[in-house]
Amino acid sequence: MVRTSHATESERRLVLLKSAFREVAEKGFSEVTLDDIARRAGVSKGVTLYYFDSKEELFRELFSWLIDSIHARMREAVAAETDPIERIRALVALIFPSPSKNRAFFRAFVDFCGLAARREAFREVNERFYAGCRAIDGGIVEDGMRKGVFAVRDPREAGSTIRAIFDGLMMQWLAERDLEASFPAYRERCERQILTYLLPATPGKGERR
Amino acid sequence: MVRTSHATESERRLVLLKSAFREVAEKGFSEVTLDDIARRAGVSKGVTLYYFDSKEELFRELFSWLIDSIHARMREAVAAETDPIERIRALVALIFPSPSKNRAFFRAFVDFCGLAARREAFREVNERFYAGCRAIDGGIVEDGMRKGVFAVRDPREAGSTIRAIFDGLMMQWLAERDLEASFPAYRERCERQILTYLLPATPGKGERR
DNA sequence: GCAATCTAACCGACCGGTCAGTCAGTGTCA
DNA sequence: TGACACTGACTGACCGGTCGGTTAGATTGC
Repeated sequence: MVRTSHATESERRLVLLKSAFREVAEKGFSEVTLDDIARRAGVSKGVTLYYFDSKEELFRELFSWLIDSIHARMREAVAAETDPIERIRALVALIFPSPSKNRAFFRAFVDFCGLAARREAFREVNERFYAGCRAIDGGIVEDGMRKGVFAVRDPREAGSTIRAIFDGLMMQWLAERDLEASFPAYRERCERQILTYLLPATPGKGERR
Repeated sequence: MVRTSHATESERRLVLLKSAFREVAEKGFSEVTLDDIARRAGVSKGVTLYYFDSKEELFRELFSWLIDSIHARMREAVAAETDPIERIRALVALIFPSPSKNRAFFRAFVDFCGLAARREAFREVNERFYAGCRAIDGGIVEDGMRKGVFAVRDPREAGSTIRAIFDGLMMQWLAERDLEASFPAYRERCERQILTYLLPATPGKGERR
């Protein structure tokens, strides 16, 4: 291992978290070893446990960090638009950026949900994730309703439905044979499905086909 | 280990699969050991690998079996009703039977999705799962459209949206602090969210609140 | 009717490998 | 020089899969 000068604590932690993210996206929590993470980060295994108390703590911080950053980017994307429909479009574009990024993120996310379903520490982080999403999604819908663009009853429930469509479509996409090829179709469907749900009935809706 | 009389192959396999299901629901694929499964089934570890080539094969068969049985029960529930709205209600009742059953099933399902996102053999089973769901969900919507009850554009896309709402709400539910207490609300929300989406705009829809 | 023989279901000790976490020691910098 | 960053060999626990041995129950021969 090539010895370099000492890094600051926050630098090292970030490098290790990024490395852990790549690894978990590829292999999944229980198939990732501390050696894998350290090797990808260009340090020795000991460093990993010097900065994090345990593998579990490292991953809890990883998911926590991931969630904060996705929340921040969602808020940013939403704030950049004023038109409710464009806000939804921006959100879809953010959540479906590219096949490779989505594969990495969704794999890690599904893994995280599995952990969250069984270990209290992870469940708490997951609860925070959905609480943040509720605020953001619900906010878009509420604003859209105020502007008379969206036609739904309850903005909070509509927010939950939107989030469910995001997550549910992701799971359907992950089951596809060719992720790369089917990606654009899923991204479009996601946008269309959400807007169909939010927008008032247009001429033609209510009729066959 | 208490020696009992020999069982038939299909009996033993079923006992082992059921045992594996309980274990995976509690612990997750990579935390379950062959010993755990054998112990719960009341046999020795050797038996498990006598009937299944490997741990992976056992779980592939488990998920395959689980999926066939959920498909069968979905078709059954749908066939028992003729009214499209009642069919949706029956599906929701089937998918949200009780907190404990849901917890077990969803935990196993999330685990399975994690596996499916990384291992081809599991991905294929997952693809079969969603293909079956598409047929069932799409069929309900198509029938509802024919009967003039549902007002959506594309029955296949609507089927995908319904499935996404099921899966997406399940993930939101799994993040709740108190699964037991929040269960009825989720079940109701699920039914309401799907019917709101499928039914034509009613008086009041399109207006605030 | 029953002993001898056979078959395969079943057992569980064991092996080879893996991995989280430890720690004694080394390098770096102020 | 002391404090801190870092290394990587090591430990002990664990686990998937193997395999030699055991036994229930079926089959055969008389």
